[in-house]
Amino acid sequence: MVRPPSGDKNGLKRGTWTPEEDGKLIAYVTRYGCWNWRQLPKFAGLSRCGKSCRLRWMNYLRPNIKRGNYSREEEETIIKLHESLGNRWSAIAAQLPGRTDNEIKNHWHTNLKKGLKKSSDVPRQENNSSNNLSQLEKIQKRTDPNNPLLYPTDTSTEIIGRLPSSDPQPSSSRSSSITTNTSVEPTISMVEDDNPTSTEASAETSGNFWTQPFLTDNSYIACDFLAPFMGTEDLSPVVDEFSCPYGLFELEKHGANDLSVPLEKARKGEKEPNDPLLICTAQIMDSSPSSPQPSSSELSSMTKDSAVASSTNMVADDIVTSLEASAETTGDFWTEPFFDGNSYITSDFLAPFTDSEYLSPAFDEYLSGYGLYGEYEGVNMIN
DNA sequence: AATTCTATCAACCGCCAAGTC
DNA sequence: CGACTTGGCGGTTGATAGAAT
Repeated sequence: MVRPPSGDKNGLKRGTWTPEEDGKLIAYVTRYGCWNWRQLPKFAGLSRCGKSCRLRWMNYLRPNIKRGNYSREEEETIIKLHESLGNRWSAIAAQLPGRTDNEIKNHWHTNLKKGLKKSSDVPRQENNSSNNLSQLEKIQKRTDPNNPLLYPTDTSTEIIGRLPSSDPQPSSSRSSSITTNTSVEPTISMVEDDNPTSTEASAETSGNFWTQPFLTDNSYIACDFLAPFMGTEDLSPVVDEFSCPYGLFELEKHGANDLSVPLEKARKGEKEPNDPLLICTAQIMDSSPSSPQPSSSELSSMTKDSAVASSTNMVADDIVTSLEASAETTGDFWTEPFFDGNSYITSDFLAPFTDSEYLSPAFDEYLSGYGLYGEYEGVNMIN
């Protein structure tokens, strides 16, 4: 089912992604964003081509991806859209939040197409809803989310790689107490979609990695998830920013601060060896070329304009206001110092960047031009 | 128990469009 | 305007788990 690592091509690794590689990619993209897929593997410390990184992120690692367990509504939508759109999988995927074109394509070829073919092969057979329903039920039975073989309950293992889990599951008592106490409330109320679908709701209760609230005793998930922010940044606005897309807010209130302890233990080798992902993550963070920055020569070749230009390429046009354009023309935008009391400068200073891009190398370079390094917290506060 | 067949899906490949130089 | 780069898309492959023989 999974391709093993195959031969190198031009010195680039191919085949199945390892947990270490996933960790590096997650750590880098969540911190710096995907500012250039081709360059990204170099800075992320990956021996992969940019295309492979992009694919891995888009189809597997990025937040809010639903896996398996297609609802009846989703399958009906796919069938309906395929009738009108044909094999335009990305267009179909656009109508199904959380589903990737690749996964929909696979699901179509492996499940839905056969079902449709069968029903068209037997035209006399009543093509009514109950018939379709049984087909769908058959499919859903095959993709039973409770089937541990198909969908391990520890979905973090799947997201991060496919390490044989040593069972660092959240205890059921803990889970139930968490899900029934108030700590869940802000998470649910603050996620982008205020009306999560039944599938999402079920994913939450079934322990979906991306929607599950932090559990203090779930060091396996949490430490890895927080790996890019270990240390003092745990409680910074950056972590909030990082956690927002995952539906996770106000981490400090849910014990996120406790998480540095087990990771620190793993770093020191104090953690039991039966927690492979935790140790692996510690290694990734320690060996930290996982997030290397451009070299000084590379930085010097990257002018402020080009850095910002590359960033603005990623920004929606409507964000660039006439005010900014005017500021750019006059030059004030680039030369004014960056200080707390100057709200015009601060908002416009930050305007070329979206929230996620505050963590990009381009933004680091942008700040460094003003002698500002690692001022994310300050930037966020001022902004 | 061993072998063969089938289903699954992550990953790769080649092509294309848009943007940049 | 053409060459080049980059991101995105759809078709296809191939290893493996599980089912069937």
